[in-house]
Amino acid sequence: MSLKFHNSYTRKKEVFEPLTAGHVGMYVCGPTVSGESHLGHARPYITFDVVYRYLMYLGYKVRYVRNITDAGHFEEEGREAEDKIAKKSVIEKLEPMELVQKYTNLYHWAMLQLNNLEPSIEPTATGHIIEQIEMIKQIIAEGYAYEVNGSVYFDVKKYADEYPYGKLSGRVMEDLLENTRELEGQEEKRLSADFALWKAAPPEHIQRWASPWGDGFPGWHIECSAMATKYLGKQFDIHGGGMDLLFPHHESEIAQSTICNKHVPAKYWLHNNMITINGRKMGKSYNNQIRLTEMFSGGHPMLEKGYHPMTIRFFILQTHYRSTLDFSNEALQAAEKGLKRLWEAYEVLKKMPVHDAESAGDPELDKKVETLLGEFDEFMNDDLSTAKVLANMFELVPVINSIKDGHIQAKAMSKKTLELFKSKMSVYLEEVLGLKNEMQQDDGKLNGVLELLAEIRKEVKSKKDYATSDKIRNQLHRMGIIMKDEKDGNISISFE
RNA sequence: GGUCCUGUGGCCGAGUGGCUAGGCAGAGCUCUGCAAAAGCUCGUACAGCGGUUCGAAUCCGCUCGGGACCUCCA
Repeated sequence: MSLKFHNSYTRKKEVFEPLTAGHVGMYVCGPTVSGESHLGHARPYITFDVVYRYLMYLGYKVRYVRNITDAGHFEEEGREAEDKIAKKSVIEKLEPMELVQKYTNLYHWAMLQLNNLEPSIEPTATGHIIEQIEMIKQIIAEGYAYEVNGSVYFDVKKYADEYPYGKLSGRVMEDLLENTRELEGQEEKRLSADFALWKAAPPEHIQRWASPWGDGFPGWHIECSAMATKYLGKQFDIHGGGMDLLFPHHESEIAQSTICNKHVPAKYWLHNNMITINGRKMGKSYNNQIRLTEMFSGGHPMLEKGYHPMTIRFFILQTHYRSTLDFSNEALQAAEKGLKRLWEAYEVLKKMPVHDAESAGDPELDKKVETLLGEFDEFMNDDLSTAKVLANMFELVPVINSIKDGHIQAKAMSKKTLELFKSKMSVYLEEVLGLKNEMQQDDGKLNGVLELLAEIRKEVKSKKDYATSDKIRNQLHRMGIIMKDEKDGNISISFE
């Protein structure tokens, strides 16, 4: 049983074999910090966070590099309307690094909320201008780029004559040549398919760096090539990102790196699919994004309520990463309820005492549990089938609850299976899938008060003073605190 | 227009030719002072039409619908 990934480069499911035994280098395209992250952005970062976590679970030492794109030609989200009113003053006042800082901070905050681990290295494009210039110089020296008016373009046709340009994205060179779309700034290119390595900065452009070709800023693909090479080497294991980056971004990266490093940069190319809303991709071009801050707070007309970051994480993991995932309030609310049930069962399991029965009272149940747990690894190895792992977990939920309610004896499972059950659930839920308790931990004082209330409720209940016992429960419920009478006579407390 | 993906029960979603995915919602039952949970049982779904096969949601063809990329985009 070995780990397999669907490799976009070969369009096949392949056994994962790292270039260096025991080590994995992984590069994931990070955000452009010119605006706030939206729900769609959550998907790759959660997907590759799970890849990262799973590789570590398998014992690999992983270097995970995820960049921040803070260079290039961009303007702050929503500034356009303002610009029309006071274009000049806004441009004069806008300090690019201020904008970049603001959105980088927001992005980091969102990643933390979603419980994504920090990458090993998070390089910024502005911090690697020198490396990018060096790479461009090399491409020119090799004869695969040309300079026009202070801008440098990659010669796609020359490259395509010798290398399989378009292999990753399934593009045919002839088609690219036919698609002569009239776009601004194209006239400098020899061919419309050529892409910029360096752009000359017009006088009003604020972000600018000196280069052998004059003041300007790097092209849109070179940063990833430069930073991946610097931190992961000429060849590394995994390159990840959204499917929409397949072309032209990753195709261009391959071309640039192939010229400089004589290698296709990554062995395995992994791409997550899009999050859609009403069947349409959530993205800039459609103006249908829901920002993560809005998702969490509920502050968006499309949202019936706010959704906890863990609900969003769970929602995303319930689908295979290469399928589209359609957003809807119904789907999010279903995920919310499902996660709650799963997590409550997990809490029960954690507290379940381990007995010392070597053999199972119910061998059939024992076997069933063992099989379901064993499949976790199998499913993850099969191109990261998190949805199936979660499905198995849901099949295990009734087992846990039945033991709690006494329908099944704990000793129906052998000691060994029960221990495996506890450890596997804990490792998978918290370490591999990266889920965590939704409810905020309360300070000791509140817990003390609640325990006192529970005690009082128990007392008055035994005296059949239901008016008082119901009052306690109902009033607390209004505050979002839920008291439940358990089968064993205890009262459990949870928060909405 | 080109390239590619996709169409599963009320909703969301797994599905590797044969064996009930799972979640949410819904119905019934059990437990319970009542609640709320929880447990058990229930849906015989695979866009349509053909074909291959002993057997297809799964393979092939056509038709219809949806989408992605070709431009910044996760």
